[in-house]
Amino acid sequence: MIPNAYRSLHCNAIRAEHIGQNVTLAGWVNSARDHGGVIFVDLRDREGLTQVVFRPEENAEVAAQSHDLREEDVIQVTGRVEKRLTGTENVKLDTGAVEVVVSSFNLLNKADVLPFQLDRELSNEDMRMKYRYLDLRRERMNKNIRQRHKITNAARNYLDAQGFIEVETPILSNPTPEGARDFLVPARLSPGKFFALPQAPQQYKQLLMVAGLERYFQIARCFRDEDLRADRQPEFTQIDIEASFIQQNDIISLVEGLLASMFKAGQGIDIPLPFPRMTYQEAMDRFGSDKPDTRFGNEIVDMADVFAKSEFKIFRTTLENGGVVRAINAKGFAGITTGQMIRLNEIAIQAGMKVKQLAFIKVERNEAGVLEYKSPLWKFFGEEEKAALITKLGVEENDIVFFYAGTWEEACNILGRVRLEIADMQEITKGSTALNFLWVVDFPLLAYSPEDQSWVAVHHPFTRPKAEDVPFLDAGEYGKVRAEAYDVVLNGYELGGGSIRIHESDLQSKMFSVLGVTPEEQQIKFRHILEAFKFGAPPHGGLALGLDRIAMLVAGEESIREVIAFPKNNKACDLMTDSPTTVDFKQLRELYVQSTWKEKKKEEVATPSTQA
RNA sequence: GGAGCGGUAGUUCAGUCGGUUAGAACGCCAGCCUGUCACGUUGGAGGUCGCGGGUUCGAGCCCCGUCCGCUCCGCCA
Repeated sequence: MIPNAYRSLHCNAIRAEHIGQNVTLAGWVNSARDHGGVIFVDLRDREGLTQVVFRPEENAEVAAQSHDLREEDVIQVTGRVEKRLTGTENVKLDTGAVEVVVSSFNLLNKADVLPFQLDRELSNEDMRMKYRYLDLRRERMNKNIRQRHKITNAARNYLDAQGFIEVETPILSNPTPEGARDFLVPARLSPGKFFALPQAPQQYKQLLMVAGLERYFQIARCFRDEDLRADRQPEFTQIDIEASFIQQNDIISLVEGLLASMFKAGQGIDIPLPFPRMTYQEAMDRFGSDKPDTRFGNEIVDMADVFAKSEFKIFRTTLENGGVVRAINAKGFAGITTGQMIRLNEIAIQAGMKVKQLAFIKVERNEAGVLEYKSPLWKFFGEEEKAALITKLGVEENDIVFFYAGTWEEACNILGRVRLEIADMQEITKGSTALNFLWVVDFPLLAYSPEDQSWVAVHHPFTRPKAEDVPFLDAGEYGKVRAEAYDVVLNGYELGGGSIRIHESDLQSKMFSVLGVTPEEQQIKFRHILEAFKFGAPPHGGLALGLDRIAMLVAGEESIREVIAFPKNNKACDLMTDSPTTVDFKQLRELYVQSTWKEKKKEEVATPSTQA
C-alpha cells in the first residue's frame, strides 16, 4: 500500500516489527469497548482489524472524545504501535500481538445506527438488497467480491498469455431472431426502430475471426429478459472466447487450463486435468441430464434386457412399442418418508410422468430377519426377472428402486429429476468439497419443437454439424445429426458451452433454411454474416463461460447474487435504487414510444353480506 | 403462467389447544466501570404480529383474498 495523507498503513498490516513506530490508520469503528477509563476500538478497513487504545494518560482530551464513538463511525487515528500487555494478545486477529496507542484522532464521519448488524447472519433478503452497500461491508461479501476480481484477473492473464486479444463488442445491437427474449432499446435517431442488448456477442466474435484477429476474448456483459433463478440474472457476465484454425480438442485443453488458473487464483487449489469427457447420449442415459452431477451414483439403469419378455404387461408392451424401461436404485433410501414419497411423485409428474405414482421396490428386513421386497409390482415379476433385477441394480437391504416405463425422453427427464431430488433428500453432497468437472460432447445439432412445429438449433444456428453426419442433414434426417458442440459442467452446473462454427456461406444458408428461415429473411437478418463468410472466413470455433457461476462455485455460494455487487431480485428489480422505474411522457415521446400497460383496477365487488 | 416455503421489536427468532399485559437474544438509549476483544454491569425505550376482509364472546394462531421475499417448474438459441 502506498501511504497517503489519510494513512501510513492498512489496519491488517501492523506487526511486531512496527513496535515503537508512529502510524496513521483510517477506517470504520468495528466495535468500541468502553471501560470507563481506557477504551478499545477495533478499527476496520478493507484489509482487516487493528485494536486501537485510547488512554486518558496518553491524551486526556482525545480519550474523552472517544467515549462517543459508535460502530461504523469513520475515523482516522495516529498513534504509537505497542506490544500488547502479556496475556492480552488476541490470537484470532492477525494483528493480535500489537495495538496502537492513540495520540490524536479525527472523526471523519459520524454513522447512524445501521439497519442491521454486520457481524450477524441476515436472512432478510429485501433488507440486504435495499442496503446492499452495507451488506457488501460484511466479511463474506468482501471476500466474494475480491475473490471474483482475482479469478477474473487470472482469466485475463491466462488468455493474454495464450495470445488472445480482448475486444469490446457493441452493447447496442440487433434483436436475436431465436433464443431468449431480448431487452429492447428504442433508437431515437431512427424513429420506430429498436436496438437490443446482446444475449451474447456471438455474431460479432465470429466476424472478428473473419477480420483475421485469430484469437479473441471478452469479459462480456450479456442480457436475457427471462425469469430469474438462484443461478440466473437478467444481466450476467461471460468469458467469451473465439479462435481461428482450431479444433474441438484445442478449445477443450485451452479452457481446462483457463479454469485451472481461475480455481488456482480463487481457491489456491490445483484441479486435476484433463477433465473426463462424456457424450450427450451417455450423459442422458446414465444421468438423465446434459449437465450431470457426477459427485454421486444412483445412476439410471436400462432394464430392457430384464423385462423384454416379462409377464408384466406394462413393461413388456412399452418395450415392444419402442419405449424404454429404466430404473434408479436409491442406495440406503428405503427409509423414505411418506412426505418425501409424495414430493418425489409430484416432481415426476411435473417432469412429464403419465401415471400418478412411480413404481418402486423397497427392500427392508422384517422382524423375523427376512429380507422383504415391498412393492406393488413384485408379485408380477417372475423369479428369473427378480434375480436379474437384483443383480443388475445391485439391490441390497435398505435400498429403494424406482422404475419408469415410457419414452426415452420421458425416462431421462423424470428419472434424472428424481435422482437429483433423492440426492438432495439424502443430503449426499452436503458439505462436499468435490469438484467434478466434466465435458459433455457430441450434442445433437437440432431438436424438434412440437410447440413451434419446426426444428430448432440445440446450441445456436452457427454451430457446425459433425462432418460424418452431414449426409443425415442432406437426407432430412435432422434428429440424427450431431454437432461439433461441447459443454463444460461442474457438479451439475453448466459452466459454459461452445462449438466449432460453420464458416461457409452456403452451409450457413442451408442451416438457416432447415431452421425455417426463408432466403428473404436470411437476407434481412443475416446478410452481414452470409456475406462475410464469402470473403475468406477461416475455420473457427469458441466457447463462453459463465463467470458469475464460476465465481459462485469458487466462493462456495449457492446463488450468483452472492458474487454480484448489485444484483436484481426475483422480479428483476433493484430494491436499492428502486429500478426499473416509470418515465415521463415527454421522455417516451422523444423516443416515439408509448406504453400500453394499464394498472389493474381493483374490482369493485360488493363484500358478500354475512347478515341476511 | 404454475407449485412450494416464509413475513411477529432495528435484526435473528420463539409464541403450546384460539384465551390475562405478545416473549428471548443481539442491537439501541442512559448510568457505572482503566486491559477488553461476542467486555462487564444497572436501568430504560422499542410491536399496525405484511395488508384487507371473514369466522368467533375472543384471532399472531382458523378461513378467504391480496402484497412482498426466497426456491423450483415452465422459460433461459
